Amino acid sequence: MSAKNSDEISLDKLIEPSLLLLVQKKPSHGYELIQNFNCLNPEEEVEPGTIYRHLRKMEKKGFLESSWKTSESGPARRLYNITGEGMKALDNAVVKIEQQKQELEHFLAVYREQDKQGGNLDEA
Amino acid sequence: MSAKNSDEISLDKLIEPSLLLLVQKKPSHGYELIQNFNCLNPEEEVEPGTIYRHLRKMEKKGFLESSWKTSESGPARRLYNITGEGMKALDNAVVKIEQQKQELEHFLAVYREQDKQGGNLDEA
DNA sequence: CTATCTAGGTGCATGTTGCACATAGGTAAA
DNA sequence: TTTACCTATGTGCAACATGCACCTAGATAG
Repeated sequence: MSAKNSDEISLDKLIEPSLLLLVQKKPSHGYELIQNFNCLNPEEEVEPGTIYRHLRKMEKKGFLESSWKTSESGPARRLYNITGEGMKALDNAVVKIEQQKQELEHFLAVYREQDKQGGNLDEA
Repeated sequence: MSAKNSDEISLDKLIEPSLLLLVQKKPSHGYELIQNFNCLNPEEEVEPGTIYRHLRKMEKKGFLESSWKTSESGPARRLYNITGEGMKALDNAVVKIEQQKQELEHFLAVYREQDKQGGNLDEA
């Protein structure tokens, strides 16, 4: 997360936590997760390729398990399930997210404090 | 920000916004900013090399200006000042940070909602 | 037969990071 | 003097992540 574009200060996107959360709610395949992710985080556009790669990565790490399912209509799907390790990872991620939320709040507090003092005089 | 370590779900570190904020407060050189950054964000350890590279990058983008200062003691320092563009960038970053804070809160809300329902039964 | 949607992926160029190392001025101790 | 350490700024390289474009392939609609 971070600044990928040329003149952008990038903050993170909750890709892996969101995927774990969605799969925990309901076992799903990648294509479905892409759509639900874009519904859950409408602000952040994420490439399909990125999602698929994260899913494979999390499977390698043991957070997800997958199996191929053929349905009546359409091509086969790789169905993901969350593992015990994955649930632990999600809980750990939640702790980090709470922590990061506090860091953001701390930053904003410092910013506003500083703004109050040396701040922009246009509003005077 | 993102997952750099092998089994870590990385959220961002407010490197560039923090540097802009610190330089806005007081024109500084890199080494000083590294220490103040680690004081401002004690949770996040950041490599000196990373800080220096962000400073040069932000200078290229026009958010900072630098000039060499020799002092009575020690080697020369590159002193950074924030520009008008840099202040705009900081304000934009603040908007994004507020937005991201809301995304984190939204994620946490969904997580807790889901936990309440299908959640872990250990606590029952 | 062609276009389109679903579904899952890969190749390559680019950008970012961690780690180690290089350079260099100054200071204090052995 | 030589050694060691602190200040101060950076680079080289390997590893990793992403955006963009592209590929495969089943099914379905025209």
